[in-house]
Amino acid sequence: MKHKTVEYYRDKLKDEGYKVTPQRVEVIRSLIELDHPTAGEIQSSIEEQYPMISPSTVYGALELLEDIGELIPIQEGSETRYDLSPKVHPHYICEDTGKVYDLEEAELKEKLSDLIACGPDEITRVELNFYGPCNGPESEED
Amino acid sequence: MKHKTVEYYRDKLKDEGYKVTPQRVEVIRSLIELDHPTAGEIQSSIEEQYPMISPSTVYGALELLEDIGELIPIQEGSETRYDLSPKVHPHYICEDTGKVYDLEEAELKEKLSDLIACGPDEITRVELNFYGPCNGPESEED
DNA sequence: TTCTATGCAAACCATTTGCAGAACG
DNA sequence: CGTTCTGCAAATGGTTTGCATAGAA
Repeated sequence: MKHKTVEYYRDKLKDEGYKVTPQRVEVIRSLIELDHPTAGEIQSSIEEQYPMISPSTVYGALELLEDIGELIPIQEGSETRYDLSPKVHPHYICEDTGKVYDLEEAELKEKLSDLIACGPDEITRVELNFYGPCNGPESEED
Repeated sequence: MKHKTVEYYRDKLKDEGYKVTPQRVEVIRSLIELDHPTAGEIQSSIEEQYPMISPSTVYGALELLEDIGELIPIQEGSETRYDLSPKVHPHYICEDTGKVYDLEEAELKEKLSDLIACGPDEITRVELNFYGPCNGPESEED
C-alpha cells in the first residue's frame, strides 16, 4: 500500500485554499508512518518531537483531510482509526487488538469465498454498509 | 424483514441458562418494534410504560443478545444502533438521519453494480469490514 | 495586515463500572 | 435460598466547542 508524499498533501491543501501549517504537516506525516492510527496515537507521535499539539488541532486536521477526500475514517470499537487513502477498500480488523489490515483484491476474493463456503472459522463478523442520502435506496421513509 | 417472536427469545435465554427478567423482555420488545434503535431510544421507549430502567440494564441486555448471536450492532456515527438478526446482511445508512435500511439481495446487487459502473450519485461511502483474530488474513503482525 | 488555525480548558455524551439491594429459578 | 440481575451514581474516554492568541499568506 504505497502512500503519496507529504509534498502531494501540501500542494493539495494549498490548491484547496487551506493553509499549510506545521501541525497539519505533522499529522499527515504521522498518518503516513503510523499504520491506521487513532487520533490519540497521532497526537502522541507528534508530541515526541513537538512540545504540545492539542486534540482539537489533530481532529481539525483529520476532518480537513476527510473533506478533501484524502482520508477514510474506520470506526474500531469506541475509537476511530484513519486510513490515508482516497479510495474505498475492504478491511480486515482484528477483534483483539483493533489492528486494521487493508485487503487487496485477491484477499477479498478469498474472504468472500470463505464466507460463501460457510466455513469461516476465522471471520467472526462482517460489515457491509453503504452510506448516502435517505432517498437513495427505496425510501422506506418514516 | 420478519422478526422472531418474543417467545422465541424467552426460550433462547432460558436454554442458554440466562434469567428471563421483565427488563430483558422489554428490551427485546423494543428491538422488535423500533427499527434499528439506539440504546437510548430503547430506554425511552420502555420508560413510557415502566417507571425507570437504567442504562446499565439496557446495555447489559443488549450485550447478552449479542453474545447469544441474536443481535448485530451497527455503529452509526458516535452511537450504536441494534439489529435484531442472527445473520449478517448489508445495510444502507442515511448520512443525514442515521436511519438504517436492511438491504435485500436484489438491492445489494443494484448497489454493487452502481459502484462498478462508477456512477454512484447516491452512495457517498462504502464500508466492507471483516472481523476476526489477527492470524486470520496474512499475519502482518506488529 | 487579515483571515484562518492553534491551544487551552471545559463541556459533551454514549457507554462502562462498582456495589448494595431485589428478584428469578 | 443462592446466584444472578437491577438501579443508582459516578467515572470513563474519545471527541467537540468557545474563545483569546498566534501565525500563514
